[in-house]
Order: sequence, then structure tokens, then C-alpha cells
Amino acid sequence: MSPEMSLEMSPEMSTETDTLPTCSIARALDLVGDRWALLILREAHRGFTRFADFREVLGIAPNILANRLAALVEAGVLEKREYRAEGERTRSSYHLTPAGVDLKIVLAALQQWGDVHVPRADGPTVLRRNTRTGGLATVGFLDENGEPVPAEDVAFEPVPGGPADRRIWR
Amino acid sequence: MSPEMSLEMSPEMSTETDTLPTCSIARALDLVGDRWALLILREAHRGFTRFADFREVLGIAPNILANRLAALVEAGVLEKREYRAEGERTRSSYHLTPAGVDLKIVLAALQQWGDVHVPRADGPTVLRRNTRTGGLATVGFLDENGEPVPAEDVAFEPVPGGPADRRIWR
DNA sequence: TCCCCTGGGTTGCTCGATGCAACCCAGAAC
DNA sequence: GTTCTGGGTTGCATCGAGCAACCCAGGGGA
Repeated sequence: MSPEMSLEMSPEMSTETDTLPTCSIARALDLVGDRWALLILREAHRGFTRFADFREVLGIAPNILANRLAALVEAGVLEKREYRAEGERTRSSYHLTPAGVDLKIVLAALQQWGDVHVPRADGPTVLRRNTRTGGLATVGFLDENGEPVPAEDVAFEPVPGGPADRRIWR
Repeated sequence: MSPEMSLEMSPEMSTETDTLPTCSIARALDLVGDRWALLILREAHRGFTRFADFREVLGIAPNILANRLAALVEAGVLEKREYRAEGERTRSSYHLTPAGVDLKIVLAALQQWGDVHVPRADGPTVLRRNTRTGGLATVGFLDENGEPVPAEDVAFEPVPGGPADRRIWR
């Protein structure tokens, strides 16, 4: 969540602020908003780093995978590294950047929603574990003091005088 | 977050549990995982309900909008209602179901990520306001007691004996 | 030396989805 | 009975996903 993360923004993306979508949800979706991108990032959070692993576990076509990985690297959420196992040649691997790590909460929120609203009969297959206490974690709203806030008390509020008032703003 | 929400699941979706993707993130993405769906839902959370409003504010082609709205109704996150303003004929409107309302936390998490990692020079345009206290709300992890949990302490953990072990599970 | 294996891709083709433009239809107002 | 407005449908061009096949580099074994 560090503000200096913006240094990792995609370099070809214009620095002119008004060429970006006004809504931060739209900007986020421009980078990670397709099905494969989020599934790849889910696997990255599970610890996968190699092309062949992503391909096997997701059943994704190699050209699509190459395309998505390159886009995610460009978006600054994955980092391509070379590695070499002993007696092997150098290979490529893909690791989460801090921006990618910060997507954990987005994935967790989606997962929590899916578990509740599109359940399987055999229950959740992946849990969100608090590794410090051993308990389970949920995604929720917090106020400035770290106190939980009921979702129904939270409203999206356009900044007064901002551009989010009744025009095409995507 | 009520469990009886599963009654609102898409009726054409098979009840056979093994035809659904194993991962709840994938199941969630099957319903709301394309760019337009999430942007439509964002507008629904801002209070928009009418076809023409969605169309105008998003700049979306009408056939795509009709397609997406129908899919979201079928997915159980929007509900189509007829309404009639006085002196007008009946019209259609689209309202969030409880499942749709529960997506607020997903949209908020995406928005928060976008504000941090793809910022605009003029700052956020939409805030998450705690309507009870007037403060701002953030999205975070909570433990069973409602205490905040640092994101780095939360890990995705496959259920032991579950299907999430090293095969194609999408 | 030659061949094979493995990881990490690229190339070609097909086909469904997306986007735009144009058109349609119902009912109320004039 | 014509117009206006909301809520769509239809036709066509294009784009991207998916699958299959192929490629290429380096290391290991015969």
C-alpha cells in the first residue's frame, strides 16, 4: 500500500492524468480486469512462479499465458526474473511485485463472495488463514481506528467538485 | 452474506457441484468477471437503475448493455423491475439484489487498489464514506473477533484433503 | 557426435464475443 | 397522427481467445 508504488506504473501509460479513466475501479480493471489475469495472480499468490506451472494448473493456452504474463509485467504486478537450478540452464520465473501482493485483498474479497453466493456443495476449497493466530480471516471494512464498519454503513461518495458527476467517465 | 442467498443462483447453472469451477474466485469471475459487468455494478452501487443511465454514464453499446444486464439478472446480482412514473408508461429498471449488494466490498477493494497503484495526479475521485461516523473506510482483513489482521499475515490455504492440490482446477 | 528431453515460448487458423451504427417498438403528450 | 423518449434488437466488421502445431536453447546420455 506504499505510495511510491506508483513508480512501478506501466511506462507506456501516459503520464497525462486525463487520459486515464477517471474511476480507479476502471483503471484497476484495465490492468487486471480480465478473467485470466486474476486467475494467474491467484496462482502467483499460491506460490507458483513458472510458465509451465501456470499453464498446467490453469489449463491455459500458451500464447494467451505469454500474452497475459507480459501484460502483468508491464502493469507492474508481476516481475520477470531469471533463475537457474543447479545443472540446468537459466529459466524465467514470474514473481509478485508489492503492487501484486496488494491484490491479495481483492482476490480474497472475490473468493469470499464466491464462497457465499456461488457455493459448492462440498464447501470452500481454499481458506484465508491468519498465519499468526491460526484463525480464519475475512475481508471487511475498517474505519480509521481499525474498528470494523458494517458494509451497509459504507457509501461510495464522489469527491465534491470532482469529475464523477453525471458524464461519461467510465 | 446470508447463506440463503444461494437460492438466487442462476437456474440454468448445473446443480452438480463438480461442473462448477473448484475455485470460488473462478466461480465469482464466471458471473461478474468481465470489465463491463463490474463497471455496471459500480454504477448500480452509485444508485443508477435505468438502461439509459447505464448507457450514458458508461458509454456502452446498447446491445452489450442489454446482454450484460440480462447476464447479471440471471446471475442473481441484479433484479429487473417494472416501474411507472406518473403520466408515463411502465419502464424497466435494474436493482441490486442482496448478492449484488455484497459485491460492494469487492468493488471497494478494487477501487482502493487502483487509488494506490494506478493513481491520478488529482487524487481519488470517489471516497468510501462511513455514513454513520462521517469518516472514511478502508478494506482490510479481520479476524473472528473483528480485529484487523495485517495482509501479510493472511495466507490462502487449500482445505486439507480438498481438490485444490496440483491439478487443473481453474 | 548425435539425439532427445524439458521449459518457455511463437505461429496459424478458427470461431465466438465486442463494438458501432442503424433501426424498431410501445405508450404518452401534443 | 405525429413526435418524443426509454428500452431495447439487428447487421455487419473486427478483435481477441482457444487450440494445435511448431520452434529454439541448453544439458544429459549413448
